[in-house]
Amino acid sequence: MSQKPSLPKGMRDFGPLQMARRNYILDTIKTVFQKYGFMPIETPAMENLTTLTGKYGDEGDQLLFKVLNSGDFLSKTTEVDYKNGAKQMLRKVSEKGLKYDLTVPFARFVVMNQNDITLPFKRYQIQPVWRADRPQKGRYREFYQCDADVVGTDSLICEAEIVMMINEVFNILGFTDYSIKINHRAVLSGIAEAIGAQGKESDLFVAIDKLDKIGLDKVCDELSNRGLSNTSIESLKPILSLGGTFDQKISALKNILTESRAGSKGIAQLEEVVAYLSKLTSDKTHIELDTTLARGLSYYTGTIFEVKINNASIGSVSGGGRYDDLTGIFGLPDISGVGFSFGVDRLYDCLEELDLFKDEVLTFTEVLITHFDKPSQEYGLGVLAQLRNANIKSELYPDQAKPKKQFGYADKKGIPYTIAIGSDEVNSGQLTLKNMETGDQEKLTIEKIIEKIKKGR
RNA sequence: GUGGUUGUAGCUCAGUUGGUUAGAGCAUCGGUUUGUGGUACCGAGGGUCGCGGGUUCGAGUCCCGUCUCCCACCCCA
Repeated sequence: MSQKPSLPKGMRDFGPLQMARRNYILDTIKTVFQKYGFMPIETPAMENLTTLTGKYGDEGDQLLFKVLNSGDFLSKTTEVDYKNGAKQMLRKVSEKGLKYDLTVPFARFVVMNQNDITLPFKRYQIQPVWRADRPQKGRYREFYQCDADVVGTDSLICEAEIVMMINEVFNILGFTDYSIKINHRAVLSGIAEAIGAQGKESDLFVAIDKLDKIGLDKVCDELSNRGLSNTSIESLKPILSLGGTFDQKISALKNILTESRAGSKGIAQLEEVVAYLSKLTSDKTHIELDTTLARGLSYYTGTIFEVKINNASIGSVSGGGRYDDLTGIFGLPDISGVGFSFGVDRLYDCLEELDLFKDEVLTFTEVLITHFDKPSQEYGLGVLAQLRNANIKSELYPDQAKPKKQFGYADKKGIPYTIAIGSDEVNSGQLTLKNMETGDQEKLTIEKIIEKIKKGR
């Protein structure tokens, strides 16, 4: 009665090689987060649906994985509920869901633990999240986010530090051609004001965000379809075509948005972020002002970030921004936060595409003990203990098997050394150490072997 | 959620206008080699041809449905 096993749509297994690589990415991110003073927290896989729904817009609610109530989930429903349709029925049969991102659960955490945390609170969080999206390139139904957020301060130094952390992580990972795009929600509002598109903000933002993908003409077509006037579109064109350096774009925008209070405030904040950045580093090559960047509109209110690897096919690998009232929906108003997230799965895909993984990440066991009979195997256990006491990753072949099999095991597993033990070795205490790469072998005491292996790594 | 595409051994893929028992390479296992792996040679195992239905004397091949993979849109890491 066996059946062919399979995985749910959009879910993946990770083998040892993939795990080694993923851990390498995760470890560099963790190290950097900690270096900047962030502390780890975790929240559960599931949250109450009331916590999750309504935070990401209608699109987001659709992508939530809902969890069926335990037991007889139909017991509290009636035929009337059934006739009222899915939305009505859902509330009766499901009260939990898998988390969709790390930010909303974090907001919930802050509110529930407000008496135990000191503000400003800097936390990082590395956990899987789930979205019932249709899988495609760089998009999975289960994926890891690595968030770092600061809540409880308005300081734009936090924004500058986010840019620093992104640069630091990317440097270690080996990315060189990437852009940290930055924009400000108030600049977007200012643009809407300046071109007379008030009331049409979200139509405007959603369309201009596609500029780099579909080009100016198509963006204008879409704007026109979404009901923006021709005069608005015409006055928008020069804004979308802004070029030059960060400073040049800023001064051009200042002229355009001079009438708009929001716009001026946004520009001033972006300037402040860059001023802080200048004090932290001399390297500002990757930061780029992008007035068309309009992501995460449902809750960002200040600065917006997005990071793209330019020479990889995947798009955005990191994003974030400031939200002035993160915890307001859970009853704790006026707490400002700013944060961002790395998408590990996408970083993985980019590193693979650009061939930036180093080969040596997959050496686990350093020594395998092989043996030729029962007494030598048992003698090997003592040797094994000594190796492990010396902190050498080691294992003993567990079965009594032909040498071919034992050495083949070491070979396939990429184990660099073997220690062969037979009656000669048991009698003399001189063990046969073999270098699996060169094939050289020599007889040494266990003390000498330990010394040699430690020296060689 | 909308549209397109794909599916044959663990992996990469052949498979003729529909015609006996569905093949290859790699991988796995065994042997040549009972104190030595990688290379070589010999051999073996492994398939409900994604799943369900239909057409046909006969379907891996044609038709319908469904699931999955991948891709685009929407949106997003």
